[in-house]
Amino acid sequence: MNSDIKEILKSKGIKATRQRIYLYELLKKQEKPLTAEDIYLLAKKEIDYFNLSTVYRVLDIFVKNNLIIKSKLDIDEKFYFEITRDKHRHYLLCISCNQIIPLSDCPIEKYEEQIARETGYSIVDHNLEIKGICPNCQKGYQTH
Amino acid sequence: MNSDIKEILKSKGIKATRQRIYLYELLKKQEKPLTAEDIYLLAKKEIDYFNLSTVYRVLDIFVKNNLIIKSKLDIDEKFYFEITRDKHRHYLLCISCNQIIPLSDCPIEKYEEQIARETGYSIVDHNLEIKGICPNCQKGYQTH
DNA sequence: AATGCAGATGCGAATAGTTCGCATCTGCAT
DNA sequence: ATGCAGATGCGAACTATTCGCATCTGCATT
Repeated sequence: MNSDIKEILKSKGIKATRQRIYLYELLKKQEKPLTAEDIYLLAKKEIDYFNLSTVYRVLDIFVKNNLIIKSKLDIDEKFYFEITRDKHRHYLLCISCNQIIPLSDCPIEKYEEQIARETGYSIVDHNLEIKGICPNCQKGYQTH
Repeated sequence: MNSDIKEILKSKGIKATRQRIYLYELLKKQEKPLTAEDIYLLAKKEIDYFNLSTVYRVLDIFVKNNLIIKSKLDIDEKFYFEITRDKHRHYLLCISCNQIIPLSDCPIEKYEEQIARETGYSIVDHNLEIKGICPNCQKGYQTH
């Protein structure tokens, strides 16, 4: 499977270095988006040759080659990265503890068609986040 | 109307300084969200005593008092600010020229109820952006 | 297997947006 | 008109991200 990743990288014309292979595997495992720093710290924990600039550069290349998606979440001012999936995902964010949970479907495909018709835009993408307070933090709010 | 704004500020316990009154009026006029720097430059054009730190501080206070909304748009890494309206708004963004146009309705209120039921979250807010290429930029893409 | 080199990495410094510290100034209650 | 809590101006600090440059490495070629 390590060689699968090598093949994926090579097929995109990306040189398969240790760092890139490791980062691609790491991102593939995640269930939610991570920041560059999260990724750096995870990588560093196992392998000590990682450098933060390199993480940023590798992420940038992966984004340009559609291997991963870069986005912002309304909880802070950082960029988040996640592997590109067949079906895109949206997230539910807890504004109290910053928990991030993936939602199972996307309710706005029809809406996009309507907007395209009304505005003449050619729709490329969209971004949806739902913010709330998770059951656990709701308890916290009540008891203090 | 200037005094209306003074009253609004005072009713929230916010001291009605020149800068705050001016910024609140300025934000009230806008049809789309602006960055702190946009706001600073607009203000500076008319009045020369404005300071960027003050703009940030005033915006912060307005946000804390629900007079304005702070958000990020998927076109760059800056924060955007807009006046709080009775009915919230979403935007259609052109990924080529960064045009921002307001959309007239919100398609996901029902979806929120469903998510609340499924996850136990108490939903507080949401964030939706549609990204595309405006009719004008579509032409540009064809001809070059 | 050894070699050469384009491109990748590591490191520190630079940058951009935003926030903070502190001295000075100002709204507004008295 | 006066005093003072809180607001502003200014520059410095901070954080996430990017850049410049010297060194290193994947990999095509021999």
